[in-house]
Amino acid sequence: MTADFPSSIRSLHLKVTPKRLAILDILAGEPGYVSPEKVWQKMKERFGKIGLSTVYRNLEELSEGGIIIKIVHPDRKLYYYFCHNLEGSHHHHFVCISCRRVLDLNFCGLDEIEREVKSNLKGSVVTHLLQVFGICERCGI
Amino acid sequence: MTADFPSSIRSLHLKVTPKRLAILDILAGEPGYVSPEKVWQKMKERFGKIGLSTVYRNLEELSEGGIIIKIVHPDRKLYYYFCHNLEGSHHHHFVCISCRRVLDLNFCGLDEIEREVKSNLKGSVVTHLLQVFGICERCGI
DNA sequence: ACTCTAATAGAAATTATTTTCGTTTAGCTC
DNA sequence: GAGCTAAACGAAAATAATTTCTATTAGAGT
Repeated sequence: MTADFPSSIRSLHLKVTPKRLAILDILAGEPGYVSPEKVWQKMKERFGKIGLSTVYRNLEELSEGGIIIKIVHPDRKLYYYFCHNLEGSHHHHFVCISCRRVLDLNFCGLDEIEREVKSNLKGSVVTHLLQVFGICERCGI
Repeated sequence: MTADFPSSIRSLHLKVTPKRLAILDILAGEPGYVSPEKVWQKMKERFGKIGLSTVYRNLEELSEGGIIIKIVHPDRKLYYYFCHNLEGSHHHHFVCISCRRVLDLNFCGLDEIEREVKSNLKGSVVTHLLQVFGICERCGI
């Protein structure tokens, strides 16, 4: 169950490029969520020069495909996170706004919300956004 | 229970300015969520000239205070919505991405998530973001 | 290994939002 | 209702993210 980046990338019908591999490698090596800006810095260390839009585009594509997690911080900036137990089922995350660690949540109330949308509103859910921000055990008082 | 904008604004310890009143009036007159840009257009109709930053600032302040709802669309753009039954308890919204209507959801899984964060992770929740996007009954097939 | 083509990368422009800072104003006090 | 002061406003600059369009490259087929 060690991560096989090329296969992951291919499973999204994306080409396996050195930059995609590097982005995954960088994210997987980080303990918490990272800003696109920081990913860009690290990519520049590896490639000397790389377009910022490439970083943004790839982060977006990879998170779209579910290989990495996209976090919309309360400050509205974007962050990305490589979730190591992603093989598991749908789950959400608790994000520590102090140390940037990301912890898994088992509970997902969305099942019930989806049911309510169907029965009460007669609508259908296309997508949802659930993020919980707080202070983790280590950072707490 | 008809909306009393001046009181609402004062309850947030904000000054009751013509622009704030107008922003609330505009939002309350819309059936769905509106973009800051559109609010700005309507404000310009009323005031002739008004700074875009004033619109953004006020929308943010009012949503911060809970008088209006801030919606972060999946496209990451911001929208705002005046929820007419805001006196009620904490609740979330189903947002139709087709017609922009906003419908109330009764269920809030956050209680349980908060419990899980406390017991399993020993952390505390500071804020959360839950938004459900989909297609409402009218817009559905 | 070589060719081909659709997918990807990068530069630059654009859009959306936020911040800064000097000017104006709401609303309290007299 | 005149004066005062903290809050609000507006213009312009800064920041974050996205789009566009041309150049480059991964990887399938040979």
